[in-house]
Amino acid sequence: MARATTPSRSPGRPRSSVDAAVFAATLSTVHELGYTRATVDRIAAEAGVAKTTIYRRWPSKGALITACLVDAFGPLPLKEGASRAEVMETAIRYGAARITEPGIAAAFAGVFTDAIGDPALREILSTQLQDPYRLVLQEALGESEQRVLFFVDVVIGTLLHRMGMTGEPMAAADVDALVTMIQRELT
Amino acid sequence: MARATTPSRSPGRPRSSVDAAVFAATLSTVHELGYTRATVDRIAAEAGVAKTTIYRRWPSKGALITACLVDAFGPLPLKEGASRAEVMETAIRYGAARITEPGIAAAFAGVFTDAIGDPALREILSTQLQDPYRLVLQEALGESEQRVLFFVDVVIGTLLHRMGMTGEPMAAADVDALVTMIQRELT
DNA sequence: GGATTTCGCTACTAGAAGTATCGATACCGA
DNA sequence: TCGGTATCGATACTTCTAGTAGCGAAATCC
Repeated sequence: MARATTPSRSPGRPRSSVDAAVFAATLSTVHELGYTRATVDRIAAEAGVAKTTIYRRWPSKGALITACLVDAFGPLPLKEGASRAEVMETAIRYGAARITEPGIAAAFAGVFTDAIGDPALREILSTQLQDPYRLVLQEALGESEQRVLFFVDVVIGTLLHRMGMTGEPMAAADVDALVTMIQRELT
Repeated sequence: MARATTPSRSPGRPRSSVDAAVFAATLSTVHELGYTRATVDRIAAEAGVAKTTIYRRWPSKGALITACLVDAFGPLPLKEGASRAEVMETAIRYGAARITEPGIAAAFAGVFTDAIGDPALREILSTQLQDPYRLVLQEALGESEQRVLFFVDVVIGTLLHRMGMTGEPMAAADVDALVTMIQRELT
């Protein structure tokens, strides 16, 4: 039971801090080449690490991209005391801004495709990426889980569909329309 | 200039009519294995044709899947004299029903992913799959191109996002909510 | 029957995911 | 200072898949 409260570092060479470099290289490469042609070899080269190092940290290309998305999205920046309409607008514009960033939409769509045929990856995607936002929004909006999931489907689905069809982010006027449409859904 | 008006068949062995079998095999295989693992070899085997026959008709896997989607969606069944709200409801429920069919959502998401990094495929997708619906809806709804494209993004994007996240089609109650929400958008 | 085109089949190339191995390296504790 | 341990980079490898090339056989028209 000794040192049970001392979380001393495990022995051996510590991991070098290259996660950020790998994430940046991943988004950059996916942005430039698309999900399919963004090979792990190229990502590793651009990050300046060996491919084996990547596979030591993430079990598959899909898992790497998902981790990259989780890192890129981060927590929802909600203001204190905001109205429900304001919360909704902030959330939508935050999502739109993230998806506009280079590589994010392509990475998202790619993981999506892999997830449909891979329940384990779908679980990661749902748990690590969607659930944090769902929980925060249920609390901030006072809406049911079903209702919040519906909003997420509409917002993220719409933004991704536009990126997939046109290759460009949704124009500001259409994002405004999305905000208005969904705000009307608040009871 | 002779026989300029006689579109007689070109000589040589005619193509055997296996398109329907190939489309069925494609959707079945994609439904079972997902887009990535649905290889052209397997699709050809399940359709009972040689892989080379498939590549004689469609230039790439993405083009095959897109053709498959175009075939599966077909024309929008609009009633004569329907109101704009009825047209919208019909279109949404028609899209939801098609995306529910086995393999359609997985195929759609896969083509989407490939399209983001492949402008030629994106062009095929936009022209052959989206434009027919867009034109019919612009006419039937009397809305602008921008507006109709926005509706398509919302409806198809939402339905696909739900399929991707859960692996299941959207429940009837949520489809109803989608119909109501978008009908409110009609001016 | 001859010309033409598609068919199935086999073999092939190119490229990517993921694995195995090994010497070198960085940190910890004694 | 030195041994233990875990990571690093590098290389080579296996497996799988998209897509191509070339062949003889079959189907249709004239």
